[in-house]
Amino acid sequence: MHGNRLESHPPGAGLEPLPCTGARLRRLGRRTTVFYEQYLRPLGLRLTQYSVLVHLGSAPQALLELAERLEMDRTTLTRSLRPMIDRGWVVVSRGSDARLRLLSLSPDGLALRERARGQWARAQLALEAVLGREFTAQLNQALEEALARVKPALPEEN
Amino acid sequence: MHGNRLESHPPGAGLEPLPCTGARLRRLGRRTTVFYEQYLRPLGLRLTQYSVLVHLGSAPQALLELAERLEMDRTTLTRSLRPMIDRGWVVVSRGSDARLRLLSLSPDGLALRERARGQWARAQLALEAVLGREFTAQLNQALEEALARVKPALPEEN
DNA sequence: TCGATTTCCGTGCATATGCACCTTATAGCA
DNA sequence: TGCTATAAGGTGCATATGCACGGAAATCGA
Repeated sequence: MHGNRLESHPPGAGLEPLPCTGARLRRLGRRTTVFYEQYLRPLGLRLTQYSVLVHLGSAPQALLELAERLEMDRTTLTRSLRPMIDRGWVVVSRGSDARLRLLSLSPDGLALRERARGQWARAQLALEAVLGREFTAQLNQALEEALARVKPALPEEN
Repeated sequence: MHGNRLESHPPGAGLEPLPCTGARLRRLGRRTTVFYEQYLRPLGLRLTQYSVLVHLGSAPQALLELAERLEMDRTTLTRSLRPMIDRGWVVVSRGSDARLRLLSLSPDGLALRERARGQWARAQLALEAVLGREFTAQLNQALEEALARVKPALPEEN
Protein backbone atom coordinates (compact mmCIF):
# COMPACT_ATOMS: atom_id res chain seq x y z
CA MET A 1 0.00 0.00 0.00
CA HIS A 2 0.94 3.66 0.16
CA GLY A 3 2.83 4.92 3.18
CA ASN A 4 0.35 4.90 6.08
CA ARG A 5 3.04 6.19 8.36
CA LEU A 6 2.24 6.14 12.02
CA GLU A 7 1.41 9.68 12.87
CA SER A 8 -1.49 11.59 14.41
CA HIS A 9 -4.01 8.77 14.08
CA PRO A 10 -6.15 8.34 17.14
CA PRO A 11 -5.38 4.88 18.52
CA GLY A 12 -7.87 2.43 17.08
CA ALA A 13 -8.97 4.77 14.36
CA GLY A 14 -8.07 4.07 10.73
CA LEU A 15 -6.74 6.58 8.26
CA GLU A 16 -7.22 10.30 8.72
CA PRO A 17 -9.74 11.69 6.24
CA LEU A 18 -8.55 14.20 3.68
CA PRO A 19 -9.96 17.75 3.76
CA CYS A 20 -13.63 17.87 2.78
CA THR A 21 -13.98 17.20 -0.92
CA GLY A 22 -17.70 17.98 -0.85
CA ALA A 23 -17.15 21.44 0.57
CA ARG A 24 -14.65 22.24 -2.17
CA LEU A 25 -16.98 20.94 -4.85
CA ARG A 26 -19.90 22.90 -3.53
CA ARG A 27 -17.93 26.09 -3.10
CA LEU A 28 -16.45 25.95 -6.57
CA GLY A 29 -19.87 24.99 -7.92
CA ARG A 30 -21.41 28.09 -6.37
CA ARG A 31 -18.76 30.37 -7.79
CA THR A 32 -18.97 28.96 -11.28
CA THR A 33 -22.76 29.05 -11.18
CA VAL A 34 -22.56 32.77 -10.47
CA PHE A 35 -20.06 33.01 -13.28
CA TYR A 36 -22.31 31.38 -15.88
CA GLU A 37 -25.40 33.17 -14.67
CA GLN A 38 -23.82 36.55 -15.39
CA TYR A 39 -24.00 35.58 -19.04
CA LEU A 40 -27.50 34.10 -18.90
CA ARG A 41 -29.07 36.95 -16.98
CA PRO A 42 -29.65 39.11 -20.10
CA LEU A 43 -31.87 36.32 -21.38
CA GLY A 44 -33.80 36.09 -18.14
CA LEU A 45 -32.55 32.57 -17.56
CA ARG A 46 -31.35 30.86 -14.43
CA LEU A 47 -28.74 28.16 -14.85
CA THR A 48 -31.21 25.42 -13.97
CA GLN A 49 -33.60 26.67 -16.62
CA TYR A 50 -30.79 26.73 -19.14
CA SER A 51 -29.87 23.14 -18.43
CA VAL A 52 -33.50 22.15 -18.92
CA LEU A 53 -33.65 24.08 -22.18
CA VAL A 54 -30.65 22.37 -23.71
CA HIS A 55 -32.02 18.95 -22.80
CA LEU A 56 -35.28 19.66 -24.58
CA GLY A 57 -36.06 19.78 -28.29
CA SER A 58 -38.89 19.57 -30.77
CA ALA A 59 -39.42 15.87 -30.10
CA PRO A 60 -41.80 15.31 -27.16
CA GLN A 61 -40.18 13.71 -24.16
CA ALA A 62 -41.67 12.37 -20.96
CA LEU A 63 -41.04 14.27 -17.75
CA LEU A 64 -39.46 11.36 -15.93
CA GLU A 65 -37.16 10.63 -18.84
CA LEU A 66 -36.04 14.25 -18.88
CA ALA A 67 -35.54 14.24 -15.12
CA GLU A 68 -33.30 11.21 -15.37
CA ARG A 69 -31.22 12.72 -18.14
CA LEU A 70 -30.84 15.87 -16.08
CA GLU A 71 -30.21 13.82 -12.98
CA MET A 72 -32.71 16.04 -11.27
CA ASP A 73 -35.47 15.14 -8.87
CA ARG A 74 -38.73 14.53 -10.69
CA THR A 75 -40.69 16.91 -8.49
CA THR A 76 -38.04 19.59 -8.76
CA LEU A 77 -38.30 19.40 -12.52
CA THR A 78 -42.08 19.67 -12.35
CA ARG A 79 -41.77 22.96 -10.55
CA SER A 80 -38.84 24.23 -12.59
CA LEU A 81 -40.94 23.74 -15.72
CA ARG A 82 -43.86 25.78 -14.53
CA PRO A 83 -42.40 29.23 -15.22
CA MET A 84 -41.00 27.97 -18.52
CA ILE A 85 -44.44 26.74 -19.55
CA ASP A 86 -46.06 29.96 -18.40
CA ARG A 87 -43.63 31.92 -20.54
CA GLY A 88 -44.44 29.80 -23.55
CA TRP A 89 -41.02 28.22 -23.97
CA VAL A 90 -42.13 24.68 -23.17
CA VAL A 91 -45.21 22.89 -24.47
CA VAL A 92 -46.93 20.00 -22.71
CA SER A 93 -48.76 17.34 -24.73
CA ARG A 94 -50.27 13.92 -24.14
CA GLY A 95 -49.60 10.71 -26.06
CA SER A 96 -51.28 7.31 -26.06
CA ASP A 97 -50.17 6.66 -22.49
CA ALA A 98 -52.29 9.10 -20.54
CA ARG A 99 -49.92 9.01 -17.59
CA LEU A 100 -47.06 10.67 -19.39
CA ARG A 101 -46.60 14.42 -19.67
CA LEU A 102 -44.76 14.91 -22.93
CA LEU A 103 -42.55 17.99 -23.08
CA SER A 104 -41.12 19.84 -26.04
CA LEU A 105 -39.88 23.29 -26.95
CA SER A 106 -42.10 25.83 -28.67
CA PRO A 107 -40.64 27.90 -31.52
CA ASP A 108 -39.94 30.60 -28.95
CA GLY A 109 -38.26 28.02 -26.77
CA LEU A 110 -36.10 26.81 -29.65
CA ALA A 111 -35.06 30.36 -30.48
CA LEU A 112 -34.24 31.09 -26.85
CA ARG A 113 -32.24 27.89 -26.62
CA GLU A 114 -30.03 29.01 -29.49
CA ARG A 115 -29.40 32.41 -27.97
CA ALA A 116 -28.72 30.75 -24.63
CA ARG A 117 -26.20 28.40 -26.20
CA GLY A 118 -24.33 31.38 -27.54
CA GLN A 119 -24.23 32.95 -24.11
CA TRP A 120 -23.15 29.67 -22.57
CA ALA A 121 -20.24 29.46 -25.02
CA ARG A 122 -19.12 32.96 -24.05
CA ALA A 123 -19.30 32.02 -20.39
CA GLN A 124 -17.40 28.79 -20.86
CA LEU A 125 -14.66 30.52 -22.83
CA ALA A 126 -14.45 33.23 -20.21
CA LEU A 127 -14.15 30.59 -17.50
CA GLU A 128 -11.40 28.90 -19.49
CA ALA A 129 -9.62 32.23 -19.71
CA VAL A 130 -9.72 32.52 -15.93
CA LEU A 131 -8.76 28.94 -15.17
CA GLY A 132 -6.41 28.46 -18.08
CA ARG A 133 -7.44 26.39 -21.05
CA GLU A 134 -5.18 23.48 -20.25
CA PHE A 135 -6.13 23.40 -16.59
CA THR A 136 -9.82 23.52 -17.47
CA ALA A 137 -9.40 20.50 -19.70
CA GLN A 138 -7.62 18.67 -16.89
CA LEU A 139 -10.30 19.67 -14.40
CA ASN A 140 -13.01 18.47 -16.76
CA GLN A 141 -11.15 15.20 -17.08
CA ALA A 142 -10.89 14.78 -13.32
CA LEU A 143 -14.57 15.58 -12.87
CA GLU A 144 -15.52 13.05 -15.55
CA GLU A 145 -13.44 10.45 -13.80
CA ALA A 146 -15.03 11.24 -10.43
CA LEU A 147 -18.51 11.12 -11.98
CA ALA A 148 -17.72 7.70 -13.37
CA ARG A 149 -16.77 6.49 -9.91
CA VAL A 150 -19.47 8.16 -7.84
CA LYS A 151 -22.69 6.80 -9.20
CA PRO A 152 -25.92 8.76 -8.93
CA ALA A 153 -28.25 7.80 -6.11
CA LEU A 154 -30.91 5.52 -7.47
CA PRO A 155 -34.49 5.51 -6.20
CA GLU A 156 -34.80 2.11 -4.46
CA GLU A 157 -32.20 -0.54 -4.83
CA ASN A 158 -31.79 -1.39 -8.52
CA MET B 1 0.82 28.18 -28.19
CA HIS B 2 -0.71 24.75 -28.10
CA GLY B 3 -1.93 23.25 -31.37
CA ASN B 4 -4.97 25.31 -32.34
CA ARG B 5 -5.29 23.27 -35.51
CA LEU B 6 -7.71 24.58 -38.05
CA GLU B 7 -10.77 22.43 -37.62
CA SER B 8 -14.44 22.92 -36.96
CA HIS B 9 -14.16 26.54 -35.88
CA PRO B 10 -16.87 28.72 -37.37
CA PRO B 11 -15.11 31.31 -39.51
CA GLY B 12 -14.57 34.41 -37.46
CA ALA B 13 -15.24 32.67 -34.18
CA GLY B 14 -12.41 32.07 -31.78
CA LEU B 15 -11.64 28.85 -30.00
CA GLU B 16 -14.28 26.20 -29.46
CA PRO B 17 -15.34 26.02 -25.83
CA LEU B 18 -14.61 22.85 -23.90
CA PRO B 19 -17.52 20.79 -22.57
CA CYS B 20 -19.39 22.53 -19.78
CA THR B 21 -17.26 22.61 -16.65
CA GLY B 22 -20.10 24.06 -14.59
CA ALA B 23 -22.45 21.22 -15.42
CA ARG B 24 -19.86 18.68 -14.33
CA LEU B 25 -19.16 20.53 -11.13
CA ARG B 26 -22.84 20.83 -10.32
CA ARG B 27 -23.57 17.21 -11.12
CA LEU B 28 -20.69 15.88 -9.06
CA GLY B 29 -21.61 18.31 -6.31
CA ARG B 30 -25.15 16.95 -6.20
CA ARG B 31 -23.97 13.36 -6.03
CA THR B 32 -21.45 13.99 -3.31
CA THR B 33 -23.97 16.04 -1.34
CA VAL B 34 -26.29 13.04 -1.35
CA PHE B 35 -23.33 10.94 -0.32
CA TYR B 36 -22.46 13.05 2.72
CA GLU B 37 -26.08 13.53 3.71
CA GLN B 38 -26.56 9.79 4.08
CA TYR B 39 -24.19 10.02 7.00
CA LEU B 40 -25.66 13.17 8.49
CA ARG B 41 -29.30 12.07 8.24
CA PRO B 42 -29.18 10.08 11.53
CA LEU B 43 -28.36 13.36 13.27
CA GLY B 44 -31.20 15.20 11.57
CA LEU B 45 -28.73 17.47 9.80
CA ARG B 46 -28.71 18.74 6.26
CA LEU B 47 -25.33 19.42 4.72
CA THR B 48 -25.85 23.18 4.82
CA GLN B 49 -26.64 23.01 8.51
CA TYR B 50 -23.54 20.93 9.09
CA SER B 51 -21.36 23.47 7.36
CA VAL B 52 -22.85 26.20 9.53
CA LEU B 53 -22.26 24.13 12.66
CA VAL B 54 -18.58 23.57 11.99
CA HIS B 55 -18.04 27.27 11.35
CA LEU B 56 -19.56 28.19 14.69
CA GLY B 57 -18.15 27.83 18.19
CA SER B 58 -18.50 29.14 21.71
CA ALA B 59 -17.14 32.55 20.78
CA PRO B 60 -19.92 34.87 19.54
CA GLN B 61 -19.61 35.82 15.91
CA ALA B 62 -21.55 38.33 13.82
CA LEU B 63 -23.93 37.00 11.18
CA LEU B 64 -22.27 38.82 8.32
CA GLU B 65 -18.84 37.62 9.34
CA LEU B 66 -20.10 34.04 9.44
CA ALA B 67 -21.79 34.45 6.08
CA GLU B 68 -18.54 35.63 4.53
CA ARG B 69 -16.58 32.75 5.97
CA LEU B 70 -19.18 30.35 4.65
CA GLU B 71 -19.28 32.22 1.36
CA MET B 72 -23.02 32.14 1.72
CA ASP B 73 -25.57 34.84 1.05
CA ARG B 74 -26.33 36.82 4.19
CA THR B 75 -30.07 36.34 3.86
CA THR B 76 -29.73 32.64 3.15
CA LEU B 77 -27.78 32.27 6.35
CA THR B 78 -30.45 34.18 8.28
CA ARG B 79 -33.03 31.64 7.22
CA SER B 80 -30.76 28.63 7.59
CA LEU B 81 -30.15 29.63 11.16
CA ARG B 82 -33.80 29.82 12.14
CA PRO B 83 -34.41 26.07 12.55
CA MET B 84 -31.06 25.72 14.27
CA ILE B 85 -32.01 28.42 16.75
CA ASP B 86 -35.47 26.93 17.23
CA ARG B 87 -33.85 23.58 18.07
CA GLY B 88 -31.58 25.20 20.60
CA TRP B 89 -28.30 24.53 18.84
CA VAL B 90 -27.47 28.15 18.12
CA VAL B 91 -27.75 31.09 20.51
CA VAL B 92 -28.18 34.71 19.47
CA SER B 93 -26.79 37.50 21.63
CA ARG B 94 -26.13 41.23 21.37
CA GLY B 95 -22.94 43.12 21.99
CA SER B 96 -22.13 46.80 22.27
CA ASP B 97 -22.98 47.37 18.62
CA ALA B 98 -26.73 46.90 18.58
CA ARG B 99 -26.75 46.21 14.86
CA LEU B 100 -24.88 42.95 15.13
CA ARG B 101 -26.52 39.60 15.80
CA LEU B 102 -23.85 37.59 17.56
CA LEU B 103 -24.07 33.84 17.06
CA SER B 104 -22.59 31.01 19.08
CA LEU B 105 -23.25 27.35 19.77
CA SER B 106 -25.15 26.21 22.84
CA PRO B 107 -23.83 23.20 24.79
CA ASP B 108 -26.29 21.10 22.78
CA GLY B 109 -24.91 22.64 19.61
CA LEU B 110 -21.34 21.90 20.60
CA ALA B 111 -22.21 18.29 21.38
CA LEU B 112 -24.04 17.91 18.11
CA ARG B 113 -21.11 19.43 16.25
CA GLU B 114 -18.80 16.78 17.64
CA ARG B 115 -21.10 13.94 16.67
CA ALA B 116 -21.53 15.51 13.25
CA ARG B 117 -17.78 15.74 12.78
CA GLY B 118 -17.53 12.03 13.42
CA GLN B 119 -20.18 11.33 10.82
CA TRP B 120 -18.48 13.67 8.39
CA ALA B 121 -15.20 11.77 8.82
CA ARG B 122 -16.95 8.49 8.05
CA ALA B 123 -18.52 10.03 4.95
CA GLN B 124 -15.24 11.50 3.74
CA LEU B 125 -13.41 8.20 4.22
CA ALA B 126 -16.19 6.34 2.42
CA LEU B 127 -15.97 8.82 -0.44
CA GLU B 128 -12.23 8.32 -0.57
CA ALA B 129 -12.81 4.59 -0.73
CA VAL B 130 -15.08 5.09 -3.76
CA LEU B 131 -12.85 7.59 -5.55
CA GLY B 132 -9.55 6.15 -4.48
CA ARG B 133 -7.45 7.86 -1.85
CA GLU B 134 -4.84 9.11 -4.27
CA PHE B 135 -7.35 10.36 -6.80
CA THR B 136 -9.30 12.15 -4.08
CA ALA B 137 -6.15 13.96 -3.00
CA GLN B 138 -5.51 14.99 -6.61
CA LEU B 139 -9.10 16.12 -7.04
CA ASN B 140 -8.91 18.16 -3.87
CA GLN B 141 -5.73 19.72 -5.19
CA ALA B 142 -7.34 20.61 -8.50
CA LEU B 143 -10.37 22.08 -6.76
CA GLU B 144 -8.14 24.17 -4.51
CA GLU B 145 -6.30 25.45 -7.54
CA ALA B 146 -9.55 26.31 -9.32
CA LEU B 147 -10.86 28.06 -6.21
CA ALA B 148 -7.70 30.13 -6.10
CA ARG B 149 -8.30 31.21 -9.69
CA VAL B 150 -12.05 31.74 -9.63
CA LYS B 151 -12.59 34.40 -7.04
CA PRO B 152 -15.88 34.65 -5.18
CA ALA B 153 -18.36 37.24 -6.36
CA LEU B 154 -18.03 40.32 -4.20
CA PRO B 155 -20.93 42.56 -3.30
CA GLU B 156 -20.13 45.81 -5.12
CA GLU B 157 -16.68 46.50 -6.39
CA ASN B 158 -14.23 46.21 -3.54
C1' DT C 1 -62.12 -9.47 -17.05
C1' DC C 2 -61.18 -7.80 -12.78
C1' DG C 3 -58.49 -6.83 -8.80
C1' DA C 4 -53.69 -6.08 -7.19
C1' DT C 5 -49.55 -3.99 -8.43
C1' DT C 6 -46.76 -0.85 -10.76
C1' DT C 7 -45.83 3.44 -13.11
C1' DC C 8 -46.11 8.40 -13.78
C1' DC C 9 -47.14 12.55 -11.67
C1' DG C 10 -48.73 16.42 -8.57
C1' DT C 11 -48.85 18.74 -4.03
C1' DG C 12 -47.66 19.85 0.89
C1' DC C 13 -43.98 20.77 3.77
C1' DA C 14 -39.39 22.11 4.99
C1' DT C 15 -35.18 23.96 3.72
C1' DA C 16 -31.99 26.47 0.33
C1' DT C 17 -30.79 30.44 -2.60
C1' DG C 18 -30.31 35.20 -4.03
C1' DC C 19 -32.17 39.82 -5.28
C1' DA C 20 -34.71 44.13 -4.13
C1' DC C 21 -36.33 46.89 -0.75
C1' DC C 22 -36.88 48.46 3.98
C1' DT C 23 -35.61 49.53 8.91
C1' DT C 24 -32.52 50.57 12.50
C1' DA C 25 -28.14 51.74 14.41
C1' DT C 26 -23.55 53.50 14.10
C1' DA C 27 -20.03 56.59 12.28
C1' DG C 28 -18.37 60.77 10.31
C1' DC C 29 -18.46 65.38 9.57
C1' DA C 30 -19.71 70.26 9.44
C1' DT D 1 -24.68 68.43 18.16
C1' DG D 2 -27.37 67.45 14.50
C1' DC D 3 -27.50 65.57 9.57
C1' DT D 4 -26.12 62.42 6.39
C1' DA D 5 -23.77 58.42 4.72
C1' DT D 6 -22.92 53.79 5.67
C1' DA D 7 -23.29 49.29 7.81
C1' DA D 8 -26.02 45.20 9.61
C1' DG D 9 -29.85 42.86 9.24
C1' DG D 10 -34.88 41.29 8.13
C1' DT D 11 -38.66 40.27 4.87
C1' DG D 12 -41.12 39.57 0.34
C1' DC D 13 -40.82 37.29 -3.85
C1' DA D 14 -39.29 33.87 -7.06
C1' DT D 15 -36.98 29.80 -7.92
C1' DA D 16 -34.53 25.37 -6.37
C1' DT D 17 -34.42 20.96 -3.85
C1' DG D 18 -36.05 16.57 -2.10
C1' DC D 19 -39.10 13.64 0.83
C1' DA D 20 -43.74 11.80 2.03
C1' DC D 21 -48.08 11.16 0.57
C1' DG D 22 -51.83 10.62 -2.60
C1' DG D 23 -54.29 10.05 -7.16
C1' DA D 24 -54.98 8.26 -11.70
C1' DA D 25 -53.72 5.30 -15.52
C1' DA D 26 -51.59 1.15 -17.31
C1' DT D 27 -50.12 -3.67 -16.64
C1' DC D 28 -50.36 -8.26 -15.30
C1' DG D 29 -51.85 -12.48 -13.45
C1' DA D 30 -55.60 -15.57 -11.94
